[in-house]
Amino acid sequence: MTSLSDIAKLTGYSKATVSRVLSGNGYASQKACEKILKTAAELDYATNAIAQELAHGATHNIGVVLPYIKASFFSKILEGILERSFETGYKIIILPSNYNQDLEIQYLEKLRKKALDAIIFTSRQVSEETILKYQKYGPIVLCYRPENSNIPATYANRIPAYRQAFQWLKEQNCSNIGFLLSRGNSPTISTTLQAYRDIYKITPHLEQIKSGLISAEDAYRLAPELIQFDGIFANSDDIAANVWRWFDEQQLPKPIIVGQERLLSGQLLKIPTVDNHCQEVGRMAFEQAISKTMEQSSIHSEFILKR
Amino acid sequence: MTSLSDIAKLTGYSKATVSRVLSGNGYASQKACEKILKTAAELDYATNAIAQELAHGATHNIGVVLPYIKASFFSKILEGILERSFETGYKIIILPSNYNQDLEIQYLEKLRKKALDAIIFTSRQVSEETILKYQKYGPIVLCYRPENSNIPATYANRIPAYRQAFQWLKEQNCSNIGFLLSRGNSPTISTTLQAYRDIYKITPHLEQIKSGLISAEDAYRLAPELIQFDGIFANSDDIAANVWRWFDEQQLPKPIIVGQERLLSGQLLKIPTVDNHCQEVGRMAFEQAISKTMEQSSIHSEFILKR
DNA sequence: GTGAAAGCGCTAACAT
DNA sequence: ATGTTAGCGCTTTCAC
Repeated sequence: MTSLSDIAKLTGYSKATVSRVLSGNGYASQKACEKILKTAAELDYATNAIAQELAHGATHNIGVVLPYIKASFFSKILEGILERSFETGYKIIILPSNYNQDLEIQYLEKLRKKALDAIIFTSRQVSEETILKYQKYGPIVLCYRPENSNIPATYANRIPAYRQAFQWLKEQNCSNIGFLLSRGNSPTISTTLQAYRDIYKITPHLEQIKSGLISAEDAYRLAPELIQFDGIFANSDDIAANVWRWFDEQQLPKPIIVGQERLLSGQLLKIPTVDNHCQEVGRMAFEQAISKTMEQSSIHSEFILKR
Repeated sequence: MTSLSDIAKLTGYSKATVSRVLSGNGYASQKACEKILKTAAELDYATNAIAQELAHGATHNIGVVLPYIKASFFSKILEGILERSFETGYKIIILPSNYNQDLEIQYLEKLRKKALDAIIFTSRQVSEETILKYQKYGPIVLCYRPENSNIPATYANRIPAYRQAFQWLKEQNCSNIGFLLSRGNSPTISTTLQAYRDIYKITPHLEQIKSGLISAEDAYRLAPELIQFDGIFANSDDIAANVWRWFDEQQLPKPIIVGQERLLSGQLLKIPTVDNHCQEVGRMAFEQAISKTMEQSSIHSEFILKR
């Protein structure tokens, strides 16, 4: 509980001098330094981080909104963010959103209240208009491509790799492909269908699209509905693996499956995958958050056939 | 940038009254409320979280020290912590330690500087003496069993499940078992060897113990050294799975493998596992962090043979 | 080289 | 019901 002014009193110097010595900014005589440092040590003095933040007007806190931590996509982005935050001395605060819009707004409010210096959305439910409205309170960075070009973002450019994947599926003579997605309204869905159309030259039926696949268990539960397909394009290797597992347990002939994110599960089953390099996305998103640039940059995804 | 005193000036009320209205604590007339709320809205006023924290002397920040996020053990604990923090309104700050002692001390310093209300160690390199020394600055909770009973902790009681696992391995006629661990000095190591001795009635050789297994890749790299064993007791399903993968690729006869943490990888390969219920450990650890109790509690691990 | 003092923005005990 | 006032603990400008 000893504060800077305690030290000022005890040493006879002013708070200003003590502050200079303790923070290392500004001049102080050799003698002053010694005396102040000595008594600070004696009193087990520790600077109060909150007071410092208040005086500076910044927390060095960066919030990261994650719908789920379990999902590989998000945890990989988080890894990238942590890597850079660690090197730069920022603190990362996890903000679980559960895809809940109200919650996301609460988190934006934290930015407004200056509890956060910046905020990174790995996914979002709030509208872009809302984001734009909150921009004046601090940097808001997205991890997928926004419609609006005035929102800073880093995202995976998935189209080329997705096309390669579909090209390969086509070469395997898959004619009826099922798409496994996390959210019906996810921004990835249009990308996926776009790439599919580019290769297959047809628009997929609505029945081909299955959404709500977040945890591995979801995949296992949904698997029975996938018998009709001869090809599956999944949103992650873990999802893909659990579909595989169901077919395996039922001893049914398996469709050809493509996963994403290059995970262990896919490697074990030798499932082709699309690596969206999420860690790099996370790193870049972090840089944008602290540099306050309004740029949008993309990372190329990669189709990996042989594992 | 508009502050509480701006509103006080504009409405003609004092800062105190404004504070009462805005924070909802204390009395204020209907009229005062309306006027203050109205001008607050007009000015887009937002309370400053830092100032509030300073006045209260607490941040509601809880730090979680994790050597690695990728490792399932730690991420599962984190999930449990997040679940409870979310429900209680605390903010979770991720503190990556990389098993680095100096770093861990830096994090303890954050507790000392009041940047953190409490800190949870999912693993640690710092000595228990150091922990004890820092206890006066705030709650420090461990996620494994400490030697010292004055340190709050929640940990997995692994012995019974480990014994079951070794019993089973023995029944499978495994006579030369390899132990795969993350750290040579991990607290789990003695638990493991203890359970082994209980069942096999012999002390394992040093060559049976392999450490440094953290990422799945580590396991794959180390696998060639494991040919000598007819049984493997791994520190996670992911590690176990990658050992399996190497043997599979080499088309070598596989040892009998037991994993841990009940992960997808182990499920796919139908490897028996020990579920240490890490999520529950995380939940409990969090409760201890905020309740400031000095208790130590344990969660029973579970051996799962059929997957 | 050092200090006085204002400021950061909010809270809470106390008085009215 | 409302205001006064003294904190919370540090930073920083501007004199001396």
